[in-house]
Amino acid sequence: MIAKYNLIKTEKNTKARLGTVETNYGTYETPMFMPVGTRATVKGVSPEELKDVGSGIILSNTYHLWLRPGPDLIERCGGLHSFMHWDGPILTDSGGYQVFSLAKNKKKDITEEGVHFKSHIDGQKLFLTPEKSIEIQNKLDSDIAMSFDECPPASADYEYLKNSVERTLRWAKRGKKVHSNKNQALFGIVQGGPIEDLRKFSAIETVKIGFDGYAVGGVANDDEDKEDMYKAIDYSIPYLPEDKLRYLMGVGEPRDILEGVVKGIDIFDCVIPTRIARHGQAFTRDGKINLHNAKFKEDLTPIDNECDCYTCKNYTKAYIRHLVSVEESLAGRLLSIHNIRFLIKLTEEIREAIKNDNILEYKEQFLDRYEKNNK
RNA sequence: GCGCCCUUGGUGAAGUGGUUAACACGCUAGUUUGUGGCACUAGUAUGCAAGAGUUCGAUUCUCUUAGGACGCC
Repeated sequence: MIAKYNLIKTEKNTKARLGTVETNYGTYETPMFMPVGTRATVKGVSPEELKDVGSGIILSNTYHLWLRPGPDLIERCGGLHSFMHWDGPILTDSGGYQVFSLAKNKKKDITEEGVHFKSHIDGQKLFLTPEKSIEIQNKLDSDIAMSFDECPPASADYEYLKNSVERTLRWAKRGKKVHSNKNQALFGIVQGGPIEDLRKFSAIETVKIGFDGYAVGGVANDDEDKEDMYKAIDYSIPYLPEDKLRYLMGVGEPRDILEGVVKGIDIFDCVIPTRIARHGQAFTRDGKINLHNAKFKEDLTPIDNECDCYTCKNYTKAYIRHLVSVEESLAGRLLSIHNIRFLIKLTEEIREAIKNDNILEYKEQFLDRYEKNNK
């Protein structure tokens, strides 16, 4: 079967939605945060630990797995779930974003047929097309595959964005045509930058093609203004069907997740919890903290008193700061566990607030405290 | 005892008679949004062993003292 969305309710005062996703690997509630496991692993965190923090769907990456170890090997190993020992659902990104981010400031050649660019590993010439991306994702056997899209920079002008939106639509059609995995859903991606008519056009035309779910893409790129991101969501959502999952790609930070939920987004993914963990930082109810800071040298309290994760139940800031200082890999692992738990707990509370029709109060209360110390 | 060389920040060190003493590490702080696997950005010596002298001006030249390396008796 294909991953299926069920809308349970829409919050009374906003567009926030409570729902479930049924997959071959279990049924999960939305809104949901998906940890990122680019190379068939959420960096530093084992599948058992992911389960413990309440992870549902995780994200992995077509581009990276294409290069290493290769889709054929993963297929021979029984597909991505079996290969990485993760028995929950998996969404694979199409590689469209990597073309944008890896080849940033480098030579890349976007043609109608596909994208020519160079491997970040050995520099060999690569050619990725919509068909190739879908074929790889079919072999990986993820539960949700993403269409191969073009992800333009935030600074792109109207003409560029318009052409890009149209090309992404043609690529979406080509991808859908070759998609052949009967257990895999295929999602379309809405583009169009912060421009209302482009977002509207992109959303309507993508829905016309007909996908199992829809993503709002091209946000949270580089120096994109937060307001532009919120506009992009607002301009896209009204044209997406109620009965399909809505995915905001690459987001994010607690504030952006809350904003997204209120605007009608169901699922999110972001590298932030694991990346900042590897760089020594942690989410807390009172904002982000940097465990590098000398002030934690003798702090015997947990990262977050109110957190129920393994890290907070067993370790002090003093100890984690020490691990961060001496660059022990356990630091990244403990912080990743905590940071992922933090965002997942946030979505748990968001669901509760939607049930109680008080998401706006919850959001305000959360952000008041979270942002009190910064800005 | 004699000869010769050396002494620059928390560390390893570069360097010059004259604007802000290079660089690296460390330390301090910040950044990170569909992850190029541990990154990036910024700050960090009012002082060049101590004292005296030469000079318009010395960390850079001279002398004395202290500490250290090496060689010889």
